[in-house]
Amino acid sequence: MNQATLHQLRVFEAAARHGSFTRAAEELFLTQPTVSMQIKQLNKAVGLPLFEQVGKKLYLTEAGRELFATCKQIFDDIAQFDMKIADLKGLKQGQLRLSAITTAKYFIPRFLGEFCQLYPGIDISLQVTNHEGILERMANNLDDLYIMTRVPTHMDVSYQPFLENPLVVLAPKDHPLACEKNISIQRLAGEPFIMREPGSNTRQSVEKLFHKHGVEAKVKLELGSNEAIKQAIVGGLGISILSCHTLMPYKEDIAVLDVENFPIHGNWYMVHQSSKQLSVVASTYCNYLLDAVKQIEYKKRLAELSSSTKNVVLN
Amino acid sequence: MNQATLHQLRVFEAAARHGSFTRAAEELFLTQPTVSMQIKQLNKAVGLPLFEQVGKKLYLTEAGRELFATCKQIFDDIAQFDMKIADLKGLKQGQLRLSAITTAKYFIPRFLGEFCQLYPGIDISLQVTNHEGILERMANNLDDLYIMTRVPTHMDVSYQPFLENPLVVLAPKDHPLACEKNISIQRLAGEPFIMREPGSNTRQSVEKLFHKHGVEAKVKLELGSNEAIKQAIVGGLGISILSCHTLMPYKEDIAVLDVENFPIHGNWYMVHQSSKQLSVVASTYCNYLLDAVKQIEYKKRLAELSSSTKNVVLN
DNA sequence: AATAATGATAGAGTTTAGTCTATGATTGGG
DNA sequence: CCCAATCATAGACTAAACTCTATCATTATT
Repeated sequence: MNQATLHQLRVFEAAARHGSFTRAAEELFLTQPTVSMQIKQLNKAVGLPLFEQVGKKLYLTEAGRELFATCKQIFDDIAQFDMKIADLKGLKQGQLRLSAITTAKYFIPRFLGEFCQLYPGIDISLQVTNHEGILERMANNLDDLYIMTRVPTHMDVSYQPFLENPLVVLAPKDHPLACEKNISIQRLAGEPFIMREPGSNTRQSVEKLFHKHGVEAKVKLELGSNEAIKQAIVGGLGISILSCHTLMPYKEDIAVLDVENFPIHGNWYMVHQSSKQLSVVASTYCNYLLDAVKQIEYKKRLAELSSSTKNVVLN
Repeated sequence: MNQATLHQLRVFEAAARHGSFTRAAEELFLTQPTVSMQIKQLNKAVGLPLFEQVGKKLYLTEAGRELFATCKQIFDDIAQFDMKIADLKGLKQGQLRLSAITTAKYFIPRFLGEFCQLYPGIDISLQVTNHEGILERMANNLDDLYIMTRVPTHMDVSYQPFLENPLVVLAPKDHPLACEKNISIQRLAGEPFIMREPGSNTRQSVEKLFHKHGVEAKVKLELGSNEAIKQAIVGGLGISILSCHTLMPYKEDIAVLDVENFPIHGNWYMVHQSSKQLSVVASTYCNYLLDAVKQIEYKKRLAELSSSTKNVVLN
């Protein structure tokens, strides 16, 4: 039955349900001959009679009963599909695929959790890789949205900064420079540096800044993970420069040095291919993220304000 | 998506499967713009984009994936339906609803069993009721085929005799008439008769014959079941007239009297409403039944022939 | 930069699916 | 027997579904 129409099936279904062409015609706002016609064509398409008429009454033949069942299945499939689409439009369902550069793992989960609660029907996946991995995923269109600190230049992408990403100089608490103020950048040249692999985001930013000031860092140790670097700092193997987001659980052991030209003002960007139109879910997440960050910054300022006020009062 | 066409779904499915409009067009022997068009219309019908194009490559959106799944379901439903129709046409599947008058239960099962084995996919139901019950079922179009001994006259039916139904006079083996030959019908008048309820098929036939010969039967006992009647005969309560098909397990206790004008030559008929076209299954069963009966009669004649030959040899 | 491949768009033509009105044929009920 | 109801059929019209050719835009490859 390859030439049958969904419309014909709908007409047939109504006729079968009512056991009457006239009733079906009324329900569908058609005339009775129209219904007759449609069913005649269906008959031809199926190759077997669908109804049998005994006296005034209509009965479904076996073929008719089968078709009736098939109709119900098909309309059910369609109804379910329509529901899913409605959910997608209404954000009750869907998926959001994110890729983020490694450092993002320190703050992204908090924004994911909240979003999850807001839209419980949305499945979120977060891939964490390095910069190159992100580029590759982007090339293969594997995700909806990419979160990174450096916007790729050789691709046509749309991007938007949403959070500051200050890079700071870190040293062990007992480091001689730890209590100094306004350290000149040149003084860092003598320090043993611990760094991520060449090509890493942070390293590129740092090298750019050092180059600008004619300083060359003495890289004593190269490590593939920010966690390892922090352990190394605590262990006294050297100093390093990292996103201050990575610092949190180490505040007691690691000091932020007050070096001139620091912190380097980086940004976190939401990026996606400009040729690709963001899905409803993805663009909703973008807006949410911008909003959430603003709210957090607002709270932080409030807190600072109140603590300074306290100080005033105390003085 | 109420305005979508099955055709559009087919086009979409091919495009989604190939990930290319051009490939889909080739498969369906269409041009590429046609495919573009169809999918554009589907897009509109769904209300969300189905594909996203990143560079040269096509990807399904979430809505597209849902539609793809729905397509597969629908086409699967249709394929299964087509299979069932093919089976129906090829008698690999279907149902045969029979109603038979009570006496038929002595011989019908044997013809059902054989037919069952021939067409294992056909489900058979056999309703056994009295004549009136059959008429009622017929009026409500509950069955495909009716098996009875008297063709209804007030309905427009098609019918065909397929088996003889001789009515014979039965008496206990030790009955005085049991060994007589060519008993005149008048001599039955004195005998106590056991009969089915008035209106029963057999009784009507018998009364018609008796009336013709001016004989009145003395009905001593009226019983609602043939089995009960036979028990009563064995018990010596009287004689009766029954279809010889009912006799089988009683051959040792019951004698068939050789009365003039007996056996009454009745027939079994296959009946159906002439307004209703027989289903493929039903008409196949009709043919089978005619054929099976012929074969049985042929074998019987063969057997008789060989036994008479034996007698000749023995003499 | 040239080329090949892919999808989009426009415009026009054809088919056919869908619809109606009017009428005929059956059938069941009063 | 007539009337009302139901489905079938015929004929004509309309809308739209479907298709094509020709051309353009974009992109990836060489």
